[in-house]
Amino acid sequence: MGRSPCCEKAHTNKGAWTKEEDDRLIAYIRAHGEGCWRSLPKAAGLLRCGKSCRLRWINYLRPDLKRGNFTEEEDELIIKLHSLLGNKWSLIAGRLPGRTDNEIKNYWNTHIRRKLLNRGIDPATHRPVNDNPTNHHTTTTATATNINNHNSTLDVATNTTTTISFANATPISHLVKEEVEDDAKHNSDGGERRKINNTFPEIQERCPDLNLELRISPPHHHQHQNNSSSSSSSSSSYIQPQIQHVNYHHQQPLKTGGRTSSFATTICFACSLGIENSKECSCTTSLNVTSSSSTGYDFLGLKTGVLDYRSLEMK
DNA sequence: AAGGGACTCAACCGCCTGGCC
DNA sequence: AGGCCAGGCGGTTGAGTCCCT
Repeated sequence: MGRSPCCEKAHTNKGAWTKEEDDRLIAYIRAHGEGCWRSLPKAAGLLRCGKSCRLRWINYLRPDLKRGNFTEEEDELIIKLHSLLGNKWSLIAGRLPGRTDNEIKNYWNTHIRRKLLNRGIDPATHRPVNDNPTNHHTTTTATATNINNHNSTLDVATNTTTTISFANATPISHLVKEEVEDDAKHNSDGGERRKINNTFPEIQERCPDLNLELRISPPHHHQHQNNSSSSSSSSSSYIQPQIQHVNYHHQQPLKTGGRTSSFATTICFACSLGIENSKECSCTTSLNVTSSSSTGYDFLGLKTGVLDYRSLEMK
């Protein structure tokens, strides 16, 4: 049956945009706002496809775009997010204010891929390029004493910290398949934390300057927050110094599966990492209690009932 | 100076998703 | 329930630029 074309291709310009076209597009969007891209070209007097207008606006003309080179902090954040989310460029872009998915995608393909390869890490899997699963298993068992630096901890329901070790670079989907050890065996704090044995210390030896750990915690409430500074079990004291060097202060809409979520638009990046009410938080409205604390929370924009790592499986 | 390979990044393409009717 | 549509996404392309020989 076929889909109707998004525009009349015979009468549209293609290729690089001219200054005049840019000006027309900017003027139109300033006057009428974004939206209805299909009809925008005609209304704005542009011989362009609506998609092309949208792309030009989003990737180049938008006034809030950050120009210039990526910082080292942005590099590392992209690497971390990519190892979590895979090629979900729009989700990654949602965490980098002023950067577009296209820009990040290009930057990944041209810079970061090479950077990771130079570090001996496969950019697709975030594993060492000469990764050998059997070696991992052996090493893991043999170096259990160092486990706290590398393992992953999960417990959404009890509001504790989730640590995903990117140095280990085991795909998240694999983590859930790992055997979860008995709470009591590994915790002195009442068995609130579960640990997954997933340690590959040799990676750190090879890249001693590389710390790819990202810790994620469920939303904290004020009370909890206040106690966090003295509690080593809380994620807040750990995560805040890590993210302070990146400017997350302006509110960034979270997106889910290609659509801006009406739920998520009220949540800033800090909240998406579970540290709402921290000084990083820029939310103007409070979190939906049901969504955030009762049935789960929007982890990095991936709204889940629980922290379902299977939904984060890489391509 | 010129040729050509490597690199960058804006733009395009096809497909997917969710809303609407 | 199913089809259509608009918006959005990730992959790919290709023109322009840079760099090396």
